[in-house]
Amino acid sequence: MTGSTTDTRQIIMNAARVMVQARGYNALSFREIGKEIGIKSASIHYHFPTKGDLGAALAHQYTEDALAFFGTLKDAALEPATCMEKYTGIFREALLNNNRMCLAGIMAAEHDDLPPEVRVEVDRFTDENVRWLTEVLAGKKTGLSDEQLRSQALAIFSAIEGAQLVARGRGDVAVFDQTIATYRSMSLIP
Amino acid sequence: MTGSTTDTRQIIMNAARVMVQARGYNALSFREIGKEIGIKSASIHYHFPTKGDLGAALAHQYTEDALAFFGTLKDAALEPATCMEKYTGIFREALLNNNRMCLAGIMAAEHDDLPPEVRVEVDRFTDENVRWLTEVLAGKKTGLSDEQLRSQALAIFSAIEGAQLVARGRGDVAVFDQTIATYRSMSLIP
DNA sequence: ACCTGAACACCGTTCAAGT
DNA sequence: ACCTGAACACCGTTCAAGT
Repeated sequence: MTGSTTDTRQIIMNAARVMVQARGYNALSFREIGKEIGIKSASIHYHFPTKGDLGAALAHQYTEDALAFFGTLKDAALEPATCMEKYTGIFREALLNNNRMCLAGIMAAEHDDLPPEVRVEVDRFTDENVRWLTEVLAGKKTGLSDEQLRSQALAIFSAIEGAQLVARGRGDVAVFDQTIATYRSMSLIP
Repeated sequence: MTGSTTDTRQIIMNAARVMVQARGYNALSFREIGKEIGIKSASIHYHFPTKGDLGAALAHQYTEDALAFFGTLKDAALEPATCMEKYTGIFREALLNNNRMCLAGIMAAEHDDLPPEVRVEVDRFTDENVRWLTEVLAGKKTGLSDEQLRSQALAIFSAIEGAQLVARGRGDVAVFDQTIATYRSMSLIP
């Protein structure tokens, strides 16, 4: 058990996640969170001693959520193309929801400025995504080697992150849709 | 004339560009620049009234440099595949050079936190890159419509930015090379 | 023309003190 | 167990003052 979904710790994390997805880890402010949820910034340090602890908890929970989503797709036993449509759909949703970015994507951009404990969680998100994409690709029975499948999975993940990053700059989901469609027409994405 | 390459204004910009490419716009600090180049932070405001002015000047010069590079490639009248190799080479160089990122890519991630004058310059970088990539693709005489060429150019730019973002997270240029090779094998990049 | 010190309201962090 | 006020060294910005 990790506690009720409305305990202070989770309320802090919810406010913080929104801030990071909109403006990045560096723009995350304890004082701003405090003002938003009606608590003093010093109190947040009781739940998360440092900003790095909060960032790491955020990235960790984000990956856990992704893994849970991957699990539901696995259980549904969908074909690769349908799986990929649902996958790109999550990145699309983030853009629709106030032009937000993937938490790991925006943090990867700030990589060199991240405390080690945050960096480790961001890397885990990439690993788990690539691992899952590799499994989906393996379901296509193309006779490609594991190494080739992993390369393609990494390329797919990179391409989607890039599409989100650029589309976000334009503030236009249509740009994202157009780019994903192009990836698909080139068979980069099944 | 934009003045000598070693005047104070340019020295500030050089130090600032390195900081942004390594740690993002938010991590850019007037006081840190001051310490590095031996000047008081208040003095920097004489050259760049606000942080937004500095960021916009940085992005503007970055785009101008890119345009100059595009010009030399055009003059060399290379075939598309060779052009693209030189193009991806720039992004590769940034990673080799202290794991840095494309200035526009890292700033795009912080998009919502950027002053309007900076945002405008970051968008211009994307526009000019897509415009140039469209021209290169047009040189292939594939009979695709202008609209289709532009879509592919946007997809190429997005995919390369994403490859750089993810490879940077791993701190491994080999990851970038592998992903670009995959893009090429799928004919996303000529 | 270019630089500076001092002040302002911000920031994360610490810590003794409250309940 | 959880929260707070006050202090610390940071930040961008402003401005009167120096050369």
